[in-house]
Amino acid sequence: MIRTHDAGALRAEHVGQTVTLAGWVAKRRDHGGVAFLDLREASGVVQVVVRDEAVAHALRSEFCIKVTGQVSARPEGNANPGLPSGEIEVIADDLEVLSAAAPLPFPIDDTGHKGGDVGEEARLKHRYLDLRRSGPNAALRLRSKINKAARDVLDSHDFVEIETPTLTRSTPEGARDFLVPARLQPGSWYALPQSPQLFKQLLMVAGMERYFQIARCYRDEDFRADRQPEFTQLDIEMSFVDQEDVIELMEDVLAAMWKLIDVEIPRPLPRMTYAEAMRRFGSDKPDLRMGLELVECTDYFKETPFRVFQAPYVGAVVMPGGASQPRKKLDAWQEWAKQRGAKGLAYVLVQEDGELTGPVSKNITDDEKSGLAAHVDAKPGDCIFFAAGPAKSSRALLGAARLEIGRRGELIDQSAFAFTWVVDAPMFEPSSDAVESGDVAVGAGAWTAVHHAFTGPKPEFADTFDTDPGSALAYAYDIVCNGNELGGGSIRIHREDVQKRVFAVMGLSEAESQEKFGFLLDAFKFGAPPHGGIAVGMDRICAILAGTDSIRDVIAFPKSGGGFDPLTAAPAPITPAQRKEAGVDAVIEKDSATRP
RNA sequence: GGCCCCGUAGCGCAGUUGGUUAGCGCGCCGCCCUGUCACGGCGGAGGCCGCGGGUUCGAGUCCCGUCGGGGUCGCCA
Repeated sequence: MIRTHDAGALRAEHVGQTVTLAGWVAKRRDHGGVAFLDLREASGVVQVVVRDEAVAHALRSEFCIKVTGQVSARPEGNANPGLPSGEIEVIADDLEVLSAAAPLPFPIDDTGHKGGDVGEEARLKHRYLDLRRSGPNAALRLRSKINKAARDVLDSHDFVEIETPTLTRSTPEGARDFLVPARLQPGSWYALPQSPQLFKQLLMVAGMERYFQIARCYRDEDFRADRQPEFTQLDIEMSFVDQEDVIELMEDVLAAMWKLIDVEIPRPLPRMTYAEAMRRFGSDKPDLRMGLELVECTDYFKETPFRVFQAPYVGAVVMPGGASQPRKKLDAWQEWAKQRGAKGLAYVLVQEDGELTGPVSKNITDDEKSGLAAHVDAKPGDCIFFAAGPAKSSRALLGAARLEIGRRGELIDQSAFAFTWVVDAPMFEPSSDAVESGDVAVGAGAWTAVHHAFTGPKPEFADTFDTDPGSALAYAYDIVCNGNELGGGSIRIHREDVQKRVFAVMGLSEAESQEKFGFLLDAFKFGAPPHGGIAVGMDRICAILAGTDSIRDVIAFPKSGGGFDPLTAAPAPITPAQRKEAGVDAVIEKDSATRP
């Protein structure tokens, strides 16, 4: 090693020792005759005193330097209590510039308040500099610890870490695949895996019994703040287990992860059914850091003369203090609702004297008015928002309104971690609900899998799921934290006959299912063990633990919108020669063309 | 793909009802400074106001288009 000591680890006990340090010039305070350097490296920061003006004067921010000198106690009154090494300083005898630095595109030293925050575009373009900053640097180090925590727990449970292919056949999980041309078979393409789903099930057939992988997954979908084209899942699969085993294991893993930030998560984690989550929160990933549950009003308005409320579902959510909103704000809510595809957001204002006002109040009966505030638990001064129509979309609107109310009113406890399992999701939903176009639907049937096609039915629906798909519940579980779906899993189908029946419900013909997943169906013919598992999104988990809103902050080299990497400028055009060699433009003969 | 917001110096921002020379902070460069830690002082450089078109006597400012970024809905098992 070039250095003998870690700069950030030096303390009073080292006084008198001669040390050699290596790191970066975080800051230079040159007084002419004596200069102070903050030397920064992985372990922290220490102050270096340079008395040779010629040496100090030439130094600039972020020069990479090597310093040899004696650790000495700072003069009386000059200690810096804000610095762990603030009791001491290193008097430089010898200073060597290992590498000079050009003027920086943005400030790296983030102690103090110089200028504003740096924009993400600039940071990502020079991500290697961004990562020198304490925040981004710490985020990646935390991520490493989170990975280790997961590995340690899984190792203690005798799990086997196994890598699966990234050049593979597309797995039918609904998203668009990234495709890679196969040079040796022009016209044929690999797909990057959306997840290792099929492989991990094959590993169960292979008798591995307990598999995990920190797996990169790829989905070619449009971007969101919380989405990247490539992302990382902690992927787990176990044989001979039921739902309780998987949940218990996952709670072990989560507990170890959260322990890293000194949070003890309550075990066992609470659970609710999918139906309950939708009913109370209008979401399959409820944020339980706040109350404001949705209130069912369908029965309450059963006899209402108000046409809008003569609907299969009427529900409400209360905005505390919302009655004093100016008209303009209430109109803004209408716009907000319209942006989400709703007609609007009906509301009633509960005035301080208890009188109900607002457009809706004129349309409902006196009886309905008199009991309304009590029914929805609204206090004087509150605003009651209503949605009426099909249950699913109305609840979704109210659920979104609930979150928006929470955000605007700062009703969410930012320091809380509110976990819940959401269980008993329906196995199928009508295809029309899920997708309009056939390009991402698995199969062409009237029903599509809510989870994915390999999720088993709960045992009590084993006989009836194909005759009555609408009421069948899946043997599946999602883990939710603070309104984020961290991940989910299920007990899988392990029998060929059951898998075929599921495919049939989804409208996948024998020939199609054989074409797409023949290898899985074949595998199930050879004594496949009952198995199940879970996969959780590591990017989101790391972001939550790092206390950031964006998963980009916990990814070393993230992509920006449109899948563009500002650092390497990928994706980039290829040369005609590469095109030709890759076989991108190979023409396929008609009869050998297969369905996607 | 729809809608909303943002593009002004290396970074973060301001810029009036359209008005002549486009500012501020930090950074950068030079000089000075022997106890600072958001060091300080003096001086200086740095801008085709994202790009293209239009309106106007005159556009950073208004209009249209386009590119880039961010958000959101669709989409994302």
